[in-house]
Amino acid sequence: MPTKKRVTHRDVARLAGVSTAVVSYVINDGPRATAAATRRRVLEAIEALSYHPSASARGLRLQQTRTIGFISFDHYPHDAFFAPWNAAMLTALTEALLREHHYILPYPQGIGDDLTGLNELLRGGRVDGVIVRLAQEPPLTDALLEAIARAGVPAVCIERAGAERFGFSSVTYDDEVAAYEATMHLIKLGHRRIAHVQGDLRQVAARDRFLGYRRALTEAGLAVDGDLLQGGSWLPADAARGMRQLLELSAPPSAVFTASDYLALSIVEVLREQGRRIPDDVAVIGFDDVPLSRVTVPALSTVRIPFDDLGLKAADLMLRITQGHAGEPIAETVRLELIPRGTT
Amino acid sequence: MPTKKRVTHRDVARLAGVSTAVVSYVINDGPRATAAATRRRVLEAIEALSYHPSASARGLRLQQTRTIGFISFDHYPHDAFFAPWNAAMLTALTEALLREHHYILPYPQGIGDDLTGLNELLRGGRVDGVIVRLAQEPPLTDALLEAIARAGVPAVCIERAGAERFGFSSVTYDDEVAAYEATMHLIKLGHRRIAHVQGDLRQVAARDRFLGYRRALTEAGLAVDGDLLQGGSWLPADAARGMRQLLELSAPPSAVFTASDYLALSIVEVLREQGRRIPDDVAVIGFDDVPLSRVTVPALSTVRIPFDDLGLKAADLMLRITQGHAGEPIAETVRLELIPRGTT
DNA sequence: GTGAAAGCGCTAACAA
DNA sequence: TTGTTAGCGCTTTCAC
Repeated sequence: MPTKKRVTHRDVARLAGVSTAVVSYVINDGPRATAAATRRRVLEAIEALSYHPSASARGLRLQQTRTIGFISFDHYPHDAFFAPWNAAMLTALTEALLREHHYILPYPQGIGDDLTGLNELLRGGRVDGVIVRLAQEPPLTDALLEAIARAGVPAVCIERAGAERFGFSSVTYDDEVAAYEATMHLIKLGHRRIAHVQGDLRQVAARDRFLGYRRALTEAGLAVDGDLLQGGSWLPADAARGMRQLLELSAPPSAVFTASDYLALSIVEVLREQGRRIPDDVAVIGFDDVPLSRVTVPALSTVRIPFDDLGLKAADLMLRITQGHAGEPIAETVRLELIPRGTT
Repeated sequence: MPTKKRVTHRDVARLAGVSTAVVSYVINDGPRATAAATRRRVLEAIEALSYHPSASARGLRLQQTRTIGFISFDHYPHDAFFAPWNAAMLTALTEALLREHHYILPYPQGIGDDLTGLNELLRGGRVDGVIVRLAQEPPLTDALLEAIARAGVPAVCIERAGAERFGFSSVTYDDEVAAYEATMHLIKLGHRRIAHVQGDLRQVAARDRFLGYRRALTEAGLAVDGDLLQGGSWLPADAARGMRQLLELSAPPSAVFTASDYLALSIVEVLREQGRRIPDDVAVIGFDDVPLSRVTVPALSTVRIPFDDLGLKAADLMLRITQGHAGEPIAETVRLELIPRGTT
């Protein structure tokens, strides 16, 4: 509720001595041309009154708001802002969208949460589209994507597919391949007993990272030893517990591939605590490349997920939609890169 | 650009056999009463059509959007989402606002950045108010607050004051007192040579934390030794360098009070590297209580800033304004609490 | 207790 | 090249 009276295009028109239509033509550079002199007068009037068009009025007229929702759909809704991946995506998204005069509206939505709030957002015409970070795959994502599709709101999915069924574009990456490469890297370094500390297996990321690990071992002719499998949650404490168990094995691993950096970092902590040298006694590779991993000593070897790039690409896809150059849905992919640092 | 045709109150009215006015009365529970039977019919029609009122149309009519801007005004705009304090505030704000069916629109604005984008946001009627995290005090905040005030947009400032001049409410805390108490705590533990590793002195937080430190020493009759002052930036690497210098002193400190947790954590790293025992050889106290500080080993003693509380209180103040129970601007304060953990 | 209609600020089709 | 005006979907005053 601004205290001052709003400046409208009528005020501008009056001051510039033109009709309101011309004000619109000048502001939007069309759809009709205006004489240079008129144009200048209007611009001056706009400047003098510091006029800015009303987003609501425009939204009502054009049926678009230049606002994009960001839905972080995860088992861990508290991470919506805290997790570095969400922060990185929000940073990249916000910048890319702002450059095109679009705004971002974050909406945390936990997996399993009630969808009424989301429906209000989607059907209230508040957003021109939504960018959804999917931590999961179908069927857990079905209700969400269905709600979006039924509301007729365009969406771009990040991380997981599950977009095709609804005709949404997506930006994804391949966990399995990256996990395979990371494990292969350890094998090439000569490791034969390689443990894997898993993430929350409810999430496809955790499962795929395990599958990549397993495929690498199998291809290298190494046995997939159940004793070398630990974890099963994203909680560092669980990983630490798992690592302690691994160290008590009669034949402990010489390397550990983990499903996330935070798990890896807690494992490094355990190793240090127990006086093992890294990477001489035990090598460690994480997954994500969170900011912290660069600054620990030794710095963590990891698989880099380019979250900023994911955000950027998602923003581009979304802008293409809101600006009408939509075409067929596009499924983009980004490559994950192994970053060997101090722990391998 | 939703692909489906929008359902409007006309559709609802038609289906329920009433006028559009009644639909509005039912939705808004006023301003006029409706017969129970009519009301029920309308509700059923709304349900059947899954009708949701258009935010733009409402916004245009009511001149309010139920959207609140969050401006993070800092020398470090990249932190807008990454810094745990911003994440914590955004989390708390979003939850509190969503509960009242308000949305949050984050807008990163670096100190010194051009204000045109912000002006567009403020004057476009896109937000009913803004919540501003001020990392600084006047005169650096003047241009920003002035722009907000001139746009006639209500604001609530978090962390720093500088709000009074413009009639804004604020939620702040006292760095100086907290720093005083933290330093006093070290003194009471028997420390006599207490170093201070400073933050970026362009920011009032860094300066106040230093002042509190100094006051404690002075009151305890201890000299404020220039040799024991290090740092001057928020970069952990600078703190590490400072700590190494402190350790080379002929009479090194037995305790260090730092201006932030990240600085403290890097100092802990240096101490560990050099084989000093914590807290026996050197005690460390940080400031902020970032999530990481709870999980390191040993856990960091620190001053807790209740960012979630700051966010919550700011949201409440803002809602009071948008809902019309404004009254005089309110200057709330939250207490900072010393959290002794493993490093003291 | 309800209906008709004005008007919020804008864009764009229709006129000139 | 520009002016006039309908209408986007909603709330609320005026009339009944």
